[in-house]
Amino acid sequence: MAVHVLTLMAWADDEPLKSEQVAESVNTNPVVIRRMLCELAESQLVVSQSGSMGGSKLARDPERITLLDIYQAVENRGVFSLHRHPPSRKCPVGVNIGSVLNDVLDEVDTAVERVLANITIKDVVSRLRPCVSDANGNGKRKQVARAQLVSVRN
Amino acid sequence: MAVHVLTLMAWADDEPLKSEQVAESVNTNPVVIRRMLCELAESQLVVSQSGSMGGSKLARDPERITLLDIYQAVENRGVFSLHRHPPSRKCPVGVNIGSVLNDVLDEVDTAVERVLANITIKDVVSRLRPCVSDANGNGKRKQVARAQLVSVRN
DNA sequence: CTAACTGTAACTATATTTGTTACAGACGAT
DNA sequence: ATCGTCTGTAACAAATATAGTTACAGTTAG
Repeated sequence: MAVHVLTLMAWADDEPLKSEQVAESVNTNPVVIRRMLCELAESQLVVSQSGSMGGSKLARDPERITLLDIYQAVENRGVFSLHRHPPSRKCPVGVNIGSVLNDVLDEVDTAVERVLANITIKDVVSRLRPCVSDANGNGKRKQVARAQLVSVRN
Repeated sequence: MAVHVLTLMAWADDEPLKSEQVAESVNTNPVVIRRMLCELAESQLVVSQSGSMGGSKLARDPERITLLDIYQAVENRGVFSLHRHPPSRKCPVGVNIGSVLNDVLDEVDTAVERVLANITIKDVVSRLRPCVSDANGNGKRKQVARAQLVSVRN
């Protein structure tokens, strides 16, 4: 969702967008968007203005905002996590598995971050453009495996 | 948890473990373990036996079981996912952001899988051993950033 | 046959995320 | 100045996903 939001702003060039406009594209509630915008603003990815004629826009050029920036702004946990309750302290494996797994988790997080750091909002916009210029919206882009559930909404 | 479970079995060498023993080390309910063992058995990572003197053990050598095998056995979704509800079809960004993001998600998943594919249960066991031989359990391993919440349990 | 296991269904509990309503405060326009 | 239109944020409800629990049928060694 956050990537979607920042992509909209890059698309809008430098015109501030209202949370309601963004919410309509994302298909959710404006407050959800505003909450997210607050986090993005704290990380200096967007700037928002209150009042009439207000709205939010990117704080800097789309090519200077990476998906890693966004990820770190809105996500505060790594991709995996440990046991809900810590394992038994009586078991030799249980006591120490945590620190071993944390090392693994760090490796995974680093790999994810390396990927995200190499994709900017500008990249997303340009990957988007071919689809958009495709008149009937039924282009040659490969069918994705990760099926998106069709809801009754929209 | 799944890695913990398979590590216990590698540790136990070839002796079958009961779900209750495993549950004690993991600090959870035996049924949670049995549920997970079913998934691991479907992926042929463990073999279980019913009846008295039953239990579960690894289906093959620890060095032939990677964390990717385990991940695929128990986790059926990638590390990130798209919007809960699909975006607006009226918005040029909303219509097409999904396929662009799916490409990104595939890149991320691939990176994660590459990391997991290179770590075996045998590796985990050997990374574990230095900690275990450390008498008072307070060794030189670096303090992990990812704090594990201390619960009242155990 | 019995005791000790697994497999599994059905349910409850807990945690996290998302959506909603409500409202105070900021700000431009008039 | 004050009015209409925004954001920021609190408080809460709904939805989702995961974990934990109870119960029991089916399997197997002795």
